[in-house]
Amino acid sequence: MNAKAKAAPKIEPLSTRQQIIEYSADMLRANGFEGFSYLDISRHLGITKASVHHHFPKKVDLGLALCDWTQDWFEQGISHFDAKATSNWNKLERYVRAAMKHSLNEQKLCPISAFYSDLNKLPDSIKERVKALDDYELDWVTQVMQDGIENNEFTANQNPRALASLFIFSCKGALYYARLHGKDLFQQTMKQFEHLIKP
Amino acid sequence: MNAKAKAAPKIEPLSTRQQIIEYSADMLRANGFEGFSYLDISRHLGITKASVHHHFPKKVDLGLALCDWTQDWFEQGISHFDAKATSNWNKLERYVRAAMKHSLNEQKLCPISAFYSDLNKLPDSIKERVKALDDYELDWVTQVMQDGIENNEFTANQNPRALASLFIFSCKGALYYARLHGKDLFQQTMKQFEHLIKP
DNA sequence: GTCTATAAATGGATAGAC
DNA sequence: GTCTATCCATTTATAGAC
Repeated sequence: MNAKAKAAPKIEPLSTRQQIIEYSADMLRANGFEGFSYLDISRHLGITKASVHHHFPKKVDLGLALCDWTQDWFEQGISHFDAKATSNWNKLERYVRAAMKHSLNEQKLCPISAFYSDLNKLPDSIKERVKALDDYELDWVTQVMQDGIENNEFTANQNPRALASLFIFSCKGALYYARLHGKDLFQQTMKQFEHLIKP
Repeated sequence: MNAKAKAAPKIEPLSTRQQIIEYSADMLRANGFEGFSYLDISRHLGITKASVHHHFPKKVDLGLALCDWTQDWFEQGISHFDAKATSNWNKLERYVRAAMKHSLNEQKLCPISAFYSDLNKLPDSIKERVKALDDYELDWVTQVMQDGIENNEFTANQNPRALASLFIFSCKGALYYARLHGKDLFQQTMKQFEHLIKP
């Protein structure tokens, strides 16, 4: 019995547009936005570059679609954590577990961090979206920290927002390092964070 | 009276080779290793691409020179912190202040993090050097944490290495974010870290 | 929606003259 | 050490046929 089998989903083949987005998201998380090209995409899908341009005339169009994709991905994750978690700490645990599953094991970054690889070369329209995605994430973690402090789950007298940024930076930094130094550092760092904020 | 005026240094003009390295280091810290080209360098120095290739035949040669440059930069910083610091916490403070001066104010990354922007595209010879640079930094911070714990400067029962990675990730993550979100987040995050590890 | 063809710029690299 | 000239692959992008 699989919990995901609820709605007996029809498996429809992905549209070309969707396939482009999925593959681009993979490449983005591995190499950054400047780290893959229309040629890469065309080869992967077995179509020509011109066909890729039909779906996304300029690369910035593809970039903005990737921002939308990232936002969906995030919102889904977060609403799932909120619905299922048994405590505020458990929300963070689920966040960390998702990072491990989707990024650590695949040696990739989270899609937001991935945009940071080429930050200075991104068009302003994408930079703005990245900033908004950051804020969305930071707001959510801040709320978890604040609730956790009020609940006495976490040690008192902390700044929830600074605690949230500390948590996010540690988590993402550890994903960066894991690509060269392996997974252990990620897990030890997260464990250390837990040890520091739990009374 | 300037403390740096000790040896009355002759100001010799930098060799072309050295100018290439300095400019490349700047570009590396702004855009990553794939984010600048021999054309950029040649334009900046007013010479041709071919001349740049004379000094560094392949880009990997330039990359390895940048690793050497980074190592010197690091060793100098760290030996300075060790010599001048008045406590283990003060060593970390000096490290953070150096990060602010050299990176935060210039909207750039530290040179090690900068290599991470293109990590998957780097030649193996450079990846190895980056890993060694990471380890050098992590070892130093770990030692500071361990000494600080033994001195009761920091709270007891912590894992010095995990504490060190938490500190480094927070610091570098905050530099990443500062490029989009401004300096405040950096300073609040560092302050929060201090609050967490001091008894 | 997909293709062929093509454009103009860039990126890394080399040969050989001065 | 620097230059001119050149090479070839890649990158983003467009025009127009099917």
